[in-house]
Amino acid sequence: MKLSVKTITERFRESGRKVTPQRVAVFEVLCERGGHPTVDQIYQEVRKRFPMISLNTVYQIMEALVEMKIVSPVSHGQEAARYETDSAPHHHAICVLCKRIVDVFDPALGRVRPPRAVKDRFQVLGHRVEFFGYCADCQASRQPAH
Amino acid sequence: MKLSVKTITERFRESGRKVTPQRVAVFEVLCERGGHPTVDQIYQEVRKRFPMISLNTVYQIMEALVEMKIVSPVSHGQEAARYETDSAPHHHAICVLCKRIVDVFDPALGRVRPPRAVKDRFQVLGHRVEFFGYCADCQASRQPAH
DNA sequence: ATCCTTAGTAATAATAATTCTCGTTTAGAT
DNA sequence: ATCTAAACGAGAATTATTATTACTAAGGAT
Repeated sequence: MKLSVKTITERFRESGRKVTPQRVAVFEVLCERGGHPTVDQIYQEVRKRFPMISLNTVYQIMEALVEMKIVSPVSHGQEAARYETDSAPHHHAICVLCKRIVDVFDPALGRVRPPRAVKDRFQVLGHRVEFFGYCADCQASRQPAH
Repeated sequence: MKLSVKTITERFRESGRKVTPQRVAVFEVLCERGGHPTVDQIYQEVRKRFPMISLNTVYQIMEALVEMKIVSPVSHGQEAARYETDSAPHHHAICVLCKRIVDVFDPALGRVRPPRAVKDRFQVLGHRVEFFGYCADCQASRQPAH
């Protein structure tokens, strides 16, 4: 279920936030480019339309979008934070070389349950399964692709 | 299987690395304290024995220990990197408030298998299951504990 | 349509984690 | 004991992120 620009303006209003062209532009970039971009990648793209926008503003917009549950942070290791637009629940496969993240949709992974010991000590909100290895491109070369 | 100081000196030599008192001290701290410390926590502890050691050196030693597969980085989100001494394969439960990491040993989680789509596109090295939620301490307060 | 409050923006500065540079020291081989 | 590459330490540099603040603009009330 992809959010349209029309929907996003409503979502901003519903959450008591103002609808600014910068926010719409960031949202459009997220939809158009898809994937799991870093803040800086989003910034570079938005800058083509808003040359004056500051990196800080992009950070703030991303924070708002996370609060509104329109995007989710998906960061790994000490890499820069990445974001993905929320959709169906899914998991990730991560290339340890080029850091590419591929979405994994598999109902079986959603059925993973925490063991008793965890349920006793944690109020579990959810879980995430991450597969790691070499993506097709990096397999060939054993060097980070692109 | 806990590595002794005797064993670690051998491991350093085997890998063609010098055995320095700083390296042994870092290793000792990791064993004694256990858990999932950040680089700075390790640094603060080692400093009690080596007041002159630099943070940079701790970073370098951690890098060497990772290469030697004696410790593993376990970082989440944009938090500082954390390390754990390698032992049996296990997974994690992470408190979203205080960032505490609890080891989860459950053979069932090791049997999680990647779906066909992933196997086709990735050379899968392994996987990790992370449960996230509120730990017992934070549940009570809804504030990060300690 | 205008005023007013509040929130958003952008520039700047600050902070935190990590990496780099380079001169000095030291472990381990000869 | 000497030599040399590796490791160390100090501090600077980088990178990602957050905080501060003055200015501007949006949206509701009038």
